Amino acid sequence: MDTSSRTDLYTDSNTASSTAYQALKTLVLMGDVPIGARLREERLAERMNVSRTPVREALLRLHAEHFLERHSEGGYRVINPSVQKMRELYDIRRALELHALRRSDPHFVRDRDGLLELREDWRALDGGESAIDAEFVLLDEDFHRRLAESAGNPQLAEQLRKVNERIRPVRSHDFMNPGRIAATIEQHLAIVEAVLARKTSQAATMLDRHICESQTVVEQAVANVLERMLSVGERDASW
Amino acid sequence: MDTSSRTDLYTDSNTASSTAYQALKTLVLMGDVPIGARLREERLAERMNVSRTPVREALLRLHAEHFLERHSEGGYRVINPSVQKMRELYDIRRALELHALRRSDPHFVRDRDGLLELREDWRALDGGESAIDAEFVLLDEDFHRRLAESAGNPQLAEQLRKVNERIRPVRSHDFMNPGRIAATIEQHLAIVEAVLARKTSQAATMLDRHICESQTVVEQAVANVLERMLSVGERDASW
DNA sequence: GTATTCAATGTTGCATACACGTTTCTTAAC
DNA sequence: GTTAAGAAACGTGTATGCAACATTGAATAC
Repeated sequence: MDTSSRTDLYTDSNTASSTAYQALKTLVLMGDVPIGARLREERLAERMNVSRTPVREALLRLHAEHFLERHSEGGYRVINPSVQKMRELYDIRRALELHALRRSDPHFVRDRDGLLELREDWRALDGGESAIDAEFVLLDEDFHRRLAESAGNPQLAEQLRKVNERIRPVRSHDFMNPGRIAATIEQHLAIVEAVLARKTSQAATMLDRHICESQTVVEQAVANVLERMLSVGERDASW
Repeated sequence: MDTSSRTDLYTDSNTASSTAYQALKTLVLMGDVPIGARLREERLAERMNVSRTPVREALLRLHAEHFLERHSEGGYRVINPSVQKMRELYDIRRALELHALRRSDPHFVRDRDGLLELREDWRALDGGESAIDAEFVLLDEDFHRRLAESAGNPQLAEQLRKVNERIRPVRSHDFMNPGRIAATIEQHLAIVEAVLARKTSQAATMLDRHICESQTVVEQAVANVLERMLSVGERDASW
């Protein structure tokens, strides 16, 4: 086993544990590990050239973040993102985003500079021929994250980030159709403009519709895909 | 070291790991471990008669749940529940609870039976001389959890449960004044009644006010207490 | 007395060993 | 051929050992 890389630890934040976490998370989020597959600590450890200990810690973290669920007899398996669950997460997303946008408190200042920057970034994207699919999902997440962050509630923004991360695997289906990307950019710009113009309730309405649209598109696309993914019989695959 | 209790493991869900988790969580939530105190794995392990491994897993879980934060040089310390952070969590709570209550979808059925049960349980409490302080916090949490669960979004209810758990340590201050308990019971009943009578927007208004009231009371009480807790100089205490 | 070096101690992160339960495969009986 | 029993391989949960830092305190130089 390779022990040469054990030069700087303890103070180091990119420990074997967090490396394993990142790697595993990527594998799961990218869909490389089939849904329902059982994860075996030893094999993962070999694959990543670490011992079982950091792998266990990574598994624990991913479980806490709802990317894995406990296998009935110990161990973990990749969580099954049912349509129903995704619907519920979209619902949470709406709750958090709309609440962040509204923020009716009188003595609260929105991060105007951040919003102006956000607007510029998305104006630069106009047309949207540059980005596609999976890449655009991240851009989209970024928009919603920054919009929420401008509301000055870091904890809420953080919660939202986590929810979006859980939705991410199915969100790629939202932008399969090129028309959706263009529409998204347009809607995003309209929303920022409205917020900047202090037309909050109008912005909220647009944002609500925007999220609902996305949800509808995703749900229809996902229903079929999920069935296929599950029917492949890879549930019993082991990693 | 006691190894006699290692009779049934693997299938067993109450492993040493989860035992350590529960114990540590209780210690932290009860305020037995001072805010900012550094947690030392070895000592905790001795205290709980297990090895460092389950303790590490417990620490990891509590960190994921925001009860602990990473010490600058490795290790963990009890998180500092600043007034600002509590305010943000209360804000998230409002967002989730109000969203759950509103649920304007046309084809959505609320769990009426659950609500009727909830109403009965709280009618039985009328007067409220029975419960006090810390005990009542749990009852209160239970009410809000069940109210949210009746909205038929388990994921949202779960998120809310976690947020409430993070607020819990400071919420005990809400019910120091006996009058607050009576008022809470009254408001809870009014809210359930309104929901059952399908006066949703009225219920939402009441719930919003209810949460805001609680927040105000808690904030004022907590501001002082937190200062005291922090000034004791127990930050450097080690567990 | 103050500063500096260096040893001693403490603490974490990781690897590994082991115990116990589970699953699977083999073998024998019918 | 099917079934039952036993053995072997497997996988997880836990304990423990060790290396790499960090920290503290003592000894020495000035």
